[in-house]
Amino acid sequence: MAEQVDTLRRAPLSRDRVLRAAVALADETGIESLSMRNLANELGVVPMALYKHVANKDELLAGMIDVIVGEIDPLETDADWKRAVRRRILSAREALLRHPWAPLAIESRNEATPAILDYLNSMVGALRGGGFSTDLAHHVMHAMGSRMLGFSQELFDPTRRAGRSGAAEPPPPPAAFPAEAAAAFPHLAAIAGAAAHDDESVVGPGCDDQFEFEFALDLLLDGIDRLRADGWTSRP
Amino acid sequence: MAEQVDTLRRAPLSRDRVLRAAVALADETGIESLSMRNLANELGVVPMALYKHVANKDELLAGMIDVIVGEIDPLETDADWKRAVRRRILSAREALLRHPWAPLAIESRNEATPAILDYLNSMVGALRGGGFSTDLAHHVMHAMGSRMLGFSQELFDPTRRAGRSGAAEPPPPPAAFPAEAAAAFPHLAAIAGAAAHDDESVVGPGCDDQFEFEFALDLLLDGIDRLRADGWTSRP
DNA sequence: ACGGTAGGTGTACGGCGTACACCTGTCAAG
DNA sequence: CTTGACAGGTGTACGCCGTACACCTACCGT
Repeated sequence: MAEQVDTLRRAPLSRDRVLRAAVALADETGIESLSMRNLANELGVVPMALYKHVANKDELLAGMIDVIVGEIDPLETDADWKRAVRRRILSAREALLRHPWAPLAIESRNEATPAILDYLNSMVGALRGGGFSTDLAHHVMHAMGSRMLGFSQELFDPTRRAGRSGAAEPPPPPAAFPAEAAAAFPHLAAIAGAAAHDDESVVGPGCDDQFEFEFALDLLLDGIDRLRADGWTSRP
Repeated sequence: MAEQVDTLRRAPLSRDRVLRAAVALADETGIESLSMRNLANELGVVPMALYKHVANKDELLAGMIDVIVGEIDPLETDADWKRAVRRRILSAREALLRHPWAPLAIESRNEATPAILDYLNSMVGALRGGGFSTDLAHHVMHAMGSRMLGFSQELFDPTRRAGRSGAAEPPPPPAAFPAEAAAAFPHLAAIAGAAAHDDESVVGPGCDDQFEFEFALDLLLDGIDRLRADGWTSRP
């Protein structure tokens, strides 16, 4: 009878509920500890029940990615191409910052999901509408690369990646440059912060990731705009 | 006795031999099917024997990455910064093209390996030597992002990724744009090839990845050079 | 002669994705 | 009102994974 109550009380599963629960679980505990068993447990269900709603784990991941891509603001059509593209890319970045596991999940798939293709397609459309030739638009898409999807690399600041939104974030407080490494890689140390002016803690304030992202984005957009304005036509 | 012969005949294991075998195996069968068991089997050894030479699988992966990074040509010191950086990045790209699993392996680690830090450190050194301020060098490193390590994104051309250097490469021949997708994503289809002029095979010649990589690289390097020449100092 | 040690072995455990047979509640057709 | 198909949750089981731990063995310096 208790079983009946449990069964009845719990909202019925659905593909959508499975995907949302998976995204939430990955946000909380990191993608590497998202298993079919954990997810099923979270939903109060037996692992195999999930397979009635997703074909396998790979398809689950694809669905999760599409949930995130769905959070990206649609393209504005009234503004000029540069403004519209810039805003949309920053919106994509915001979406991905909410789900730190997403970049890796996207990159480790070998097939783009429909939602991603749709996103990229509309981006090309914005470029074409802004006067870009098919060829130039093509090269621009490659040049923007993953930046188009809102993520740059955080090579220096390898926090995050896992999620763990919970309690203590700074157990390895800045942790990035442990002073022995500073000696071995002086240029990186200099870059990692104001450094050196204080021989106690070598670690500076780290980087302003948002600034770095926009710096690179604008560098690319300005260079791209120059090509377009110069009437770039074919491989020079 | 046969066991003795086997034991004696086989070259003794070493960390180096383990790492090289792992790289070779990943090249051949793809990183996702590289397991401690497979690798041990390849070396004619029992799985646990590997743990006398690498601490665990994560450290194995780190070692494999360092093997690849070690294949990158050293930085030339005589040439001007732009030329030196460009050549080195293209050398990094060549190294990574030989090991298609490497980008994902690098990105999925949460700590950079010493060899990668060394590589990046020397790259910053080249910039500083070329007259870049610490700040500008910092931003430039972020702007170059993963391109610094020689890989761009192959979002449109999701072949590779696995390796399988063996026999038939074109079982899914071009496979990229299956004509139904072309209707849904017309801009991408236009970009993916000459397209449309022939209603039979929608797929064009695909992209020249090397050209795309250098296009983006030079776009960035030129933009960066302009900033440097303009005496870029701080956040504008 | 002998103890230490480096390096290969065997067994075992817990976790993973998922194939497959099964049960159960719902609902439309007869 | 019966029936039977079907959607959806269950239970068991298999083969793979990384790796802890105890062991054995050949070699080496003393």
